[in-house]
Amino acid sequence: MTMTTSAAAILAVVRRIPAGETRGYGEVARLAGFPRGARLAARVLAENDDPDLPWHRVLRSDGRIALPAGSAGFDEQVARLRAEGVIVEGGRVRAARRTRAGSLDSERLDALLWAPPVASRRKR
DNA sequence: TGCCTGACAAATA
DNA sequence: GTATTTGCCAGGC
Repeated sequence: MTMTTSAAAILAVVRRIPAGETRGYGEVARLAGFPRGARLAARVLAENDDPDLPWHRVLRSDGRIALPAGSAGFDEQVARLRAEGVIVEGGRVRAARRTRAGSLDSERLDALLWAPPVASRRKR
């Protein structure tokens, strides 16, 4: 199989997500070194084969479950999140400290912890 | 080699 | 609040 370095970087970032917290695909990708690799992160998680990987902590930027409601993956993700204390309501995640784009506090903390190559915010 | 697709993000209407 | 469009990366055909 093709284990690319980008995939490894993304997996490493996902593994670093603290229990009880959630992150967005875009954020994970950015921390892995891919400012525009949100879809790449999604692909990596879809192809992942590690049971220890906290893939359920990765959500969309809206804070919603990326998988289709009713799917096995969706149900499993919701169950895991709830097991960690995350409140899930109708496919939406209500994390106590959901890192949203805009709150630089947690983002700065991550930068200090992982020292990502993000020096400036994206301009888009 | 080139186009399409995908567990996406962000802006716009 | 939802629907649409554009951009990014990697894999499949």
